[in-house]
Amino acid sequence: MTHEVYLVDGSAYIYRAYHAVVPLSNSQGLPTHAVFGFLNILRKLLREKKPKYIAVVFDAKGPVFRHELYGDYKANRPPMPEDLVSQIPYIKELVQAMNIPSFEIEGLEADDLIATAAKILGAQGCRVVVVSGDKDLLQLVDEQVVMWDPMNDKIMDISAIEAKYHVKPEQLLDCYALMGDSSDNVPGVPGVGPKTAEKLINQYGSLEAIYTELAGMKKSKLKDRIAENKEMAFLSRDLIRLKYDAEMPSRISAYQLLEADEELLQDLYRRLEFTSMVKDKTETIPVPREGFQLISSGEELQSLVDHLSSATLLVIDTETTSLEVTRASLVGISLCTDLDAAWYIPVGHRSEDGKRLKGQLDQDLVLAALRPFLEAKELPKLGHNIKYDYSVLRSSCNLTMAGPLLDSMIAAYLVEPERKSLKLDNLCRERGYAMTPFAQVVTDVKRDSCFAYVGLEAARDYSCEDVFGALLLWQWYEPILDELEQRELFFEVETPLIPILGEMELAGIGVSGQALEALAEEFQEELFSLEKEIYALAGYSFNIQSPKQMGQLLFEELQLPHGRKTKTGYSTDIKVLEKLASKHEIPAKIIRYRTLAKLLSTYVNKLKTLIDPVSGRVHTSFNQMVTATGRLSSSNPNLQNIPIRTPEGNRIRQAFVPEKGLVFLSADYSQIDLRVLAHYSQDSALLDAFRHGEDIHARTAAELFGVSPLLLTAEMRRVAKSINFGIVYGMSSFGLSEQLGMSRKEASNFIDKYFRLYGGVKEFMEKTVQQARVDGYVTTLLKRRRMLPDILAKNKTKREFSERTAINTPIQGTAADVIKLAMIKVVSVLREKGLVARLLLQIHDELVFELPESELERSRKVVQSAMENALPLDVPVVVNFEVGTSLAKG
DNA sequence: CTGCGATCTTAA
DNA sequence: TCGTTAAGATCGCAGC
Repeated sequence: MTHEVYLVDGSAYIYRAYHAVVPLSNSQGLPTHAVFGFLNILRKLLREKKPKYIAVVFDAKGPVFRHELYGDYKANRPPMPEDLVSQIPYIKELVQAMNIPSFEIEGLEADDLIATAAKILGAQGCRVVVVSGDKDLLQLVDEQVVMWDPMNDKIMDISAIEAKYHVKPEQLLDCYALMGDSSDNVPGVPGVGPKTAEKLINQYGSLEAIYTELAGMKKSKLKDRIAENKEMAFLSRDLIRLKYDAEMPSRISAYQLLEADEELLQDLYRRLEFTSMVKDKTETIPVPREGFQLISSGEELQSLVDHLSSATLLVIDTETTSLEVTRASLVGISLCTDLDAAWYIPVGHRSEDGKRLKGQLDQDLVLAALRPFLEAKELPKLGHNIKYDYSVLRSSCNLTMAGPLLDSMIAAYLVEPERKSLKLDNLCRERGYAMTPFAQVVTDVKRDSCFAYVGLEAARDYSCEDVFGALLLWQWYEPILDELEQRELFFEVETPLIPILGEMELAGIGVSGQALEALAEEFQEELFSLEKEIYALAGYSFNIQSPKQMGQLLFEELQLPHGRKTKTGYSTDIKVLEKLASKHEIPAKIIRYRTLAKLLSTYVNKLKTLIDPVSGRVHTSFNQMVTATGRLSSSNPNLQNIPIRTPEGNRIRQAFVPEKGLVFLSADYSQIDLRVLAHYSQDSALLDAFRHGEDIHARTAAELFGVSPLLLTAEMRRVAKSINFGIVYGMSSFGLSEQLGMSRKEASNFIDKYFRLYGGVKEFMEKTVQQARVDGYVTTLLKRRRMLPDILAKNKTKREFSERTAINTPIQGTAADVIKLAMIKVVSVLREKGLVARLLLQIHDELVFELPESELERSRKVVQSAMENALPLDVPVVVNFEVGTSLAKG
């Protein structure tokens, strides 16, 4: 069996890595990009070629024999840059930690070591792969030796060389001797380049032959040059010729790749701050399965019930046929009360042919046994993303879980909101437990990856792991909630919200498919004619939805003045198009086209597909663990960004309709962000304005412009409104000038004036940022936390972004806290009073209910009181109402 | 064909 | 280089 040996030209790749990778350094200022690039090349090699035998070789430090041969050898090379010199030791350390044999021999270059090893090993019958991009090394290629450059993934063997250079590999050396090599300052014959060298060698065969037959060559400038530079040609050859007598080991075992020293390697990665390479070093073990039990008989179920009677916490996880609640039916339930034991109760497992598997109890029987526990108001339930389990049991089992619904996923979100994944398996892995991947259990792709077709034992092991994991995480996070003073936030805000969101999602909201259909036709028709008009005006057709093609038309074909540029070309956003609208007919039409296309695809058409055919309603998902500030988000569809500002948008709102005999009641907070700001800043002018129930934008305008409120113009109010909003976002004078279309100076004057009037606000902003610098995070009134890792960054953009976030998050996040509390209070009081109003939507500062008109006044009072008193601030909290038979405004 | 970043637009 | 937080459509490129 022939061995394959890889010989890596280390020194060459150090340079290539240095130049190919953008400068990078760790927090200590140590440059690291060459190490990073080098590491990537090695990793690519190991990953793609999986070599068993390999060596990395480096140039010797001092002068080499070639310098003695020729004083000017490499004399044109600038010295190695300082920020590369400092990286060399780390590269050597890296190779060592990876346990790759490496060689460096005094007086010789890497090429010579490769040449020697290649010849020795080739002679033993090994297949040698020279890993390099340096053409000098091509002279080594023969039957046993090829060259491979991982950067462009080209393999150079004999035929590849002949195809490219039109000479045999063994003739390459003589070619190079004639050409010289400017990068190594090897002279060659002046005037001879690759093409001439190739021609000469093909004609004569070798360097020697050229000179012996020189006399017969016909007279030419070339002939003179060759004759004059005979010495240089042979010297050049000696310089380029590789040495084959380096002291390289001949035994193949000396080139064996051993297992990497992970500890050294990880330590190095940490020092260099290659975070993407740093592995979580915690060892993981499988979750112990000894305590996992299947419940398949009445006796077993009874003994489980007996056990549950003394439980103080019930951990639950449901297995179903779908991730979508509306389509999910129950397959099994797992339960536990501590980490020692867990039970899985299968109820809906099927065999391949669709038959019900034996060994399962009847679903109704199981639910009847569990119902007392699940409905018990004083017994807390815990799950990882328990809203899903709540909704499944509610919608497909007619069972409403009660009692505190605790959620380990939410606990993790509150404690570590910066985490990107809150998935059970990821969190558990960090605590030392490896969970079985879902895909490993549900393997039958044909069966739509449905859990119902998983065998009972496998299902037990998988599902019991989930309740085990949820409890493990809860035990981990619960004490941290106390440390962060988030107990109230968790128990009084986030977890009581869970069933409320579940109910809102299940309720959905009525949408008229007919209305949408009519809108779709109308929009589509106008889009067609706009399209025609635009093509006619342009003189050719193109994709209007492509900013690239549009940019080409507007700024190249039509030569219209372009505004701002983006990374990929000209900006064609609304601002740019509006500026151009006065200069040409096309931009205005494009604006109209875009507006309609957006409404049609994102809202009209999308909503049509999401209407549940049974109920005629759409069911959004309210996500509780997405945003950085504590707001909810809505998806599938997003019902928090239904258009409202334009007449067309309002027509989409008209398609949202209440059930027959009911009406919508919408309640929105008036200026909640600014009221929160007043509370936080205690600014006397702001407090005063709100306490006197004034129109805050008008009041700001009156003071800013120094006129009586009676003389205010709409324009003045608009400016003040922009500033008020901008303050909440931590904006700059530039941002304001953009927004208001005024000069930066003017904008800056307004801001200065604003801060003179509202000194407390300025103070609040400065204090907040300063505190963030000390703590590295900011919090809301209810101690919701947001980490700000970049608050002290050297990079100005990053740092300033963090500073704005530091100002905005307590305001936006506290407003989110307020409305969440309000939702909990509203729902509870409505129920108490026997009112049937259903909460359907939350749109950040607005709640939408559906209710019978007969209960309108009583319900409105309940809503108002709950919302206004949800979280008392130092200013009044005001709510405005609208009633209607659609979501349309006005 | 799929995934992903960039651009653009919708909302509060 | 410039005002926060989201979701989502579409384009166009890179990789399989």
